[in-house]
Amino acid sequence: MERPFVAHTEQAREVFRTFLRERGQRQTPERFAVLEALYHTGDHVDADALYQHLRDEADASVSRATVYNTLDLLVEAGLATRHQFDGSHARYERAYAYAQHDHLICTDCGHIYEFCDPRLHDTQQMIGQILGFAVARHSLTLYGQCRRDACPNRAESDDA
Amino acid sequence: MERPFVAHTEQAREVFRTFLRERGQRQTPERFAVLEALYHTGDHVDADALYQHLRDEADASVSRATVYNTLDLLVEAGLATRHQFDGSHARYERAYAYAQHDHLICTDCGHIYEFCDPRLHDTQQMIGQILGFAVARHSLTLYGQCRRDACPNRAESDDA
DNA sequence: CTTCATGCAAAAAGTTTGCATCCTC
DNA sequence: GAGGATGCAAACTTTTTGCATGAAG
Repeated sequence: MERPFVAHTEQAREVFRTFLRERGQRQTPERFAVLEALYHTGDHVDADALYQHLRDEADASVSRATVYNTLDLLVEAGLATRHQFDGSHARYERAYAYAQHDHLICTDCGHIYEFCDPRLHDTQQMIGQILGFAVARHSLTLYGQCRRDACPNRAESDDA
Repeated sequence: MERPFVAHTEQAREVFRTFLRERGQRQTPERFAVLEALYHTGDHVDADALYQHLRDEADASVSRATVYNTLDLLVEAGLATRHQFDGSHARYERAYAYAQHDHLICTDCGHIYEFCDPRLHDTQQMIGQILGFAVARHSLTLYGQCRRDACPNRAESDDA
């Protein structure tokens, strides 16, 4: 049922190893534990969720400071993506071997869906041309109401 | 040089009046002062900037709590838009009579540009159809490097 | 054994909340 | 006059920082 991401964890670890070595930074068990935790949770998690996971479910004990520190490294290494959806705090998502995609969030239940529209790439290029920009990346999030039965506020909406 | 937004302030005030009246909420001078401050600053400002402006430049003395409270009301009234660009905190922008647009931010100098691509509406609709969503709004931000002479990091980029 | 990373706790930054006072309706 | 709104400060949440200890190279 789940996407097979286990294999990618192995490769991500390798990438991280190389990344750290090249930058002359240390390969500590804590850093790999954070990487593992992120790749294990195939979701959009915040730093605290990872901290909790590491603290409770994994045997690794990593401080919050280290979680934040390592997440920054992972983002720099291209192994994680940082999102800041509307009103909330930072959330992270594994990035190795996962194609660039965007998000669709239900304003009722908070559920996050992913999608990909190739036309966005055109938009990105075109706007860059027009405004004289070297556009490196984009962040698109759609907000709306999903139609899941499980969605808490589902019934309330008038389906006009 | 500036866009003529003064006239819109008048109309926004009227909309706010009606909004408050209909909701049985009070029309206090503080609330209108915040509206005025937001519409006066034709930019993407945070709550604190508005607070400072009200405190120093305007004669109105409004507490931070009231600024936050009123900004929420303005967003609900459709008179303001709240943004949460990448790493930073909430920023607000006046919304009355300003067409839906998106943002392009220079990762070097932080400058915010605006643009509009009608194809986004199609994307929004299409993805909504596919995923069974009633998409209400979207948030798109492009990140890249601008080519302004004033951009601090301008020279460093290799123009490959 | 040197130096960088960790952990802890305190600080910082942004936002929310509780309560007495004030002012709109 | 009654009840919502304000201001102040304290609480809260998320993230950063400083410093002593600990471990990777």
